[in-house]
Amino acid sequence: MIDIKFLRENPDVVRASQKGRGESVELVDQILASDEIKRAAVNEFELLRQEQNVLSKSVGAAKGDEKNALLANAKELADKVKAADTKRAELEEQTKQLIIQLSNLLDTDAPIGGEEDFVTIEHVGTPRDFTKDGFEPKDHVELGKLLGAIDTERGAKVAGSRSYYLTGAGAMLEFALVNYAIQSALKNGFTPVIPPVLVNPAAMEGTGFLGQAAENVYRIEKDDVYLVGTSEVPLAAMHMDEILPADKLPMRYAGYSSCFRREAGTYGKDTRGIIRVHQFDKVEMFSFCKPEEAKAEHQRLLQWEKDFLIAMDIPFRVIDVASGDLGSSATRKFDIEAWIPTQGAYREVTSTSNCTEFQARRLNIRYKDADGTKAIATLNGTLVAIPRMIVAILENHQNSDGTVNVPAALQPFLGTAKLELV
RNA sequence: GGAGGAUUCGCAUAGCGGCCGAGUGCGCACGCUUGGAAAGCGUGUAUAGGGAAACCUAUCGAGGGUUCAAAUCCCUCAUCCUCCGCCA
Repeated sequence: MIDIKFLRENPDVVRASQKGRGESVELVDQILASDEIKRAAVNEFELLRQEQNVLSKSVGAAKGDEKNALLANAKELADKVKAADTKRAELEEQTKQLIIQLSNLLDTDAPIGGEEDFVTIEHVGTPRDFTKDGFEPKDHVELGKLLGAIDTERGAKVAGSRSYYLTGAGAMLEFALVNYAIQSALKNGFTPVIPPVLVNPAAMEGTGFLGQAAENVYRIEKDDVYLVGTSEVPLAAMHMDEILPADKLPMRYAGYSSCFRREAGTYGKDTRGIIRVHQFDKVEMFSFCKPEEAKAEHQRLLQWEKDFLIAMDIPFRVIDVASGDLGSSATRKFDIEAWIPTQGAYREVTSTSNCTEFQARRLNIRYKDADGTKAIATLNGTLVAIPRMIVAILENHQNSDGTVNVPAALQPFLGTAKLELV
């Protein structure tokens, strides 16, 4: 949620931001208009209420005829107050519904444009030359079968499309990746968290996943709860309606959870393998920090993501995601894309967003220092999303016979330097 | 799933129609006292909106209702605790 005061004072900045995202500019003017009549209604209500409070007090003190006379007045006034209150509530709700549609302000450094207009910031590592190695790389589905690591056929049989089993080496890879991730996160000052994945509407709404993103969310209608698509949701909502002490900031959480995504509208995409699935596990980094620290924290999250890929010895590039492709909460977003040999392309494996105070304002999370209470900033970043990381590891580190070399960093957790055929 | 109890200012509580935005204790902050500290004493100590300020308005789990007036009465919901049942 955008700060309404900021919007009143800087409507042009907000208009420019909406334009950059390819979203409604008129919305800004609708909000300003609605806000103005709302404020008038609030004022009217408050004046009437004040009058009523005074009158009520005098009723209490009065006796006999005097009291009866005052009561007649008070009754009439009570009706007026009620009417004014109803009007005020309606206008407040209307204004809120409009404001909530507004996306976060773009970072002025974010590239403008659509999905294709990202800016590549850097390349790290060099894609392996399989021709030089003398063999044609197998894709992760084939490798997964040879290693007894991934079973998409039975996944489909039991749970439908985009479902899979991780078995044997596949399951062990997940445990190793998670353990390595949590160990790194601990070193970087994160508190490890296993959050609820079934959350209430307030948590989902507050984190901004019931807007445009709603159709990708699983809902359990009978109990009015949602399955989260990322632990960002329970991690952000963890401090909903709280005021955090400034000296505890930044507060960093590393959440490990299953993530559920309907993947509506992606029918043609990535139908093979486990790049795009309905359920996967992920270790997510989440930070609460002072707004003035947010940019630097964003860079730190990005660095930790890069460190992970480097430790996995996987070539990747970092892209600065363009305005039209940002989530509504993000002011700026960096994706890390790993090289996938059989696709001859870089594919997103992690992503980090700076949500500044936008998400915190919706969730009513603030911090307090000597100067008072202020909105806090929130940021999130993927440390490791298991299936995509498994894809990257298998494909990049495969040998001609289908065995796979384990990155040195994972070896202690996996207990082997090589995944063998079954 | 059934029965009962609870939810008030950081914590613990008081309040059960107007004197209550709300008392007390603890905690915390500042000051006095002290050689220093403890104790003691004094002052202050929620959030949001409006206003230059004085101050006004809202909030006593959430929402609705009764009333001139609700922390206080009624209804619905949520959460927590205790007991019973059921299950791992």
